[in-house]
Amino acid sequence: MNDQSPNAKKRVTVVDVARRAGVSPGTVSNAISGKRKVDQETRRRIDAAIADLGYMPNLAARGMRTGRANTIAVFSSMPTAVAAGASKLGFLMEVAASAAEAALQHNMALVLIPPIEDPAAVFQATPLDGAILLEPASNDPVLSLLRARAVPTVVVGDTGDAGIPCIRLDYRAMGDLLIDHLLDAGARSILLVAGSRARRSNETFAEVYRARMARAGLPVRILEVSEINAEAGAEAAIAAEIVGAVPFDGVLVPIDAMATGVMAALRAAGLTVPGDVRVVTRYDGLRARSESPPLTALDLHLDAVAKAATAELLSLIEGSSPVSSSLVPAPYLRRRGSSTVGD
Amino acid sequence: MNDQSPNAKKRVTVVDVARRAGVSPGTVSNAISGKRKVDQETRRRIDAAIADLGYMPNLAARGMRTGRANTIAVFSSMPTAVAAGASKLGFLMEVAASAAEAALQHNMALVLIPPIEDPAAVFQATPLDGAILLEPASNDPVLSLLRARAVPTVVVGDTGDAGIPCIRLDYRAMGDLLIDHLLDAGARSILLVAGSRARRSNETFAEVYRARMARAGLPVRILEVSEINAEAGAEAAIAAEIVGAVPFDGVLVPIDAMATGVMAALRAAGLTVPGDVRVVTRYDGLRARSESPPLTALDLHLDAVAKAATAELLSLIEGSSPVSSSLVPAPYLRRRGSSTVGD
DNA sequence: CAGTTTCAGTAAAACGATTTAATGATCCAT
DNA sequence: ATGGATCATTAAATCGTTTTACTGAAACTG
Repeated sequence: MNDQSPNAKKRVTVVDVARRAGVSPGTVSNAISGKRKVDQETRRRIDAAIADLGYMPNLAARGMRTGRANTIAVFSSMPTAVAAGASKLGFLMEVAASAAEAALQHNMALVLIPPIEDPAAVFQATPLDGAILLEPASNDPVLSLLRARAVPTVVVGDTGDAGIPCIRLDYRAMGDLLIDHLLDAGARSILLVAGSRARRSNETFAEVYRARMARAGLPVRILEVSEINAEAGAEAAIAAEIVGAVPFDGVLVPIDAMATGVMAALRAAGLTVPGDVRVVTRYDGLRARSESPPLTALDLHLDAVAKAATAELLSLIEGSSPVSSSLVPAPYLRRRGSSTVGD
Repeated sequence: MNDQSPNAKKRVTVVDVARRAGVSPGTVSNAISGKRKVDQETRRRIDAAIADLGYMPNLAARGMRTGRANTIAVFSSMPTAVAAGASKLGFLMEVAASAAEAALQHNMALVLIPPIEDPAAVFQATPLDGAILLEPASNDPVLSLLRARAVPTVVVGDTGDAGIPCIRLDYRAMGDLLIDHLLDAGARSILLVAGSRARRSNETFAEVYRARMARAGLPVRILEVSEINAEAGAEAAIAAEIVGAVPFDGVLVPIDAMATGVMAALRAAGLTVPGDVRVVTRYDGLRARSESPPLTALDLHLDAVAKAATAELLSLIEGSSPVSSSLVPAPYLRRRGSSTVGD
């Protein structure tokens, strides 16, 4: 419905251009795509004809013939509750924005797939050349879906599976950075509030946390919270912990939605932050920044991550290069009021 | 590239399904689309064949035949500097997220068009059934582009032109709310820091501001700042104003990137917020929330706006309903530290 | 019962590009 | 001058759907 008005003349096609330039449609196609050589002079005439007639290629027709859609998608795998609400603008959107820009530079469009119940529905709507998948869980249904349909996919995060192209997020470094900081800030009894779903980030954070606590001779206290209804779950868990006999003075809560819940529970109990308890989270998004005090968090350089993922995906689609294990900048600690008094 | 492996059998097509179900391709098409009646029993056989063969329609082929792409786009019209940087997650992303969700429920995909130099490039990449355009300027090039290509378009914001379907943002109400609040907070010498580009929001804010100041018998002081390099521009403008003889105690700065600049200038001059100066902005995004103190701003109900815009656009594409002038909830004031001490 | 409507289905014609195989030129080296 | 190469071009096939125009058969109608 892109072009014709009710009383419309027919769409301008490659045939019209060919006629006007005095060549065959095939030659026009070659001139446009540059796939074969066409004579200087001929090309000039074709360009003129295109300009005169205002020709615009029909992308659907091209796509049908070439099998390419010029489209990639960004999927979020997180359950709705985590990604939605006030921070619908989270991780997904930040990555999507940069990826869209990068994609457009290669004449590709980026379609946005927010968390939905039935990801398969996407294939009813739009053809895809490839997909970027954010932080899939262990047996992520979206990942299965993409593999089943043989859609070239780049994962952002970390999969156990080495067979899947991946822009690696260094969860270990993140954990170290945040725990170091909590210790520096004087915390000596540190809680980890972790998502219960099998997901690489959850596992690695727990691992690092255990190791660091062991090394420092501090107790390990992990609260597992379901990622569905993350905020309320975390709030309840912390509330219960406060009632318990053993006090704590630091909380590492990687998932920002849970951090909101943690802060609410602390406030409700009359505990001060960072006085009584220091709190740190992972993703420096809307939630982290709009807490009071704002939460210490990590700059994950998501724009660089997104660009790397896009580049990787495009080369994967072209089929050419095997895979460059692109390096992205290390996470950087953003100190904020939730864990520091000075600055 | 959606399906075939190197040693691949050919794609399963509607012809294969037809053969297996013992009918003609046309009937299969009718069964799938529901456009014509097909017998109960026949439909059953077709469904079975589809399931057995794992048939998935080729969307490019369908699109070529029907002229529909099942795709809509969200365009941001703002100059890069405003929408990019730390708040790439702004307005655009918030609207896009909700619109994507709404679109998918109608089997439409949403492609994301971040601000780019050459918006026309989009048409090299993907066909569009329609577009949502955010807050276009007066002679917005993107809007011209969309009209020239006869792409059904819904504007979010306000155009002078009544001929264009529009989800109206009530700039007047926004201005009133913010100015009321500044007055309530005791401000008596209020600056307006406004974008210089001809844009409905800029004009209306200025209009409301003038009217309110006149009514209250207060002086009108408008600083016009270019939207290119908004942050630094606003900072410089405020710095200059501070040096000037006439003090001020309130700033209305609708564009959030400029608000960041304003805050920086105030900080640099040693003025306290909200003690010496109250500051309010319009869009309650990342920037507003991560200032210190966080900025009083408006909840614009962008999710509702996005859903309304999507619905409007879809009906516009269907061609059926003329246009429902959908109503969106009124803006709501979010009081924060930049203008209030109590709460 | 002849005449009209429905009904369910079919065969074939689009849709608009790209790609394949074939065709003359033109050029080069023997 | 003959037999290749190389070059620019073309005619025709092709991609996988949807849609159009037709067709019998069955079901009404009066």
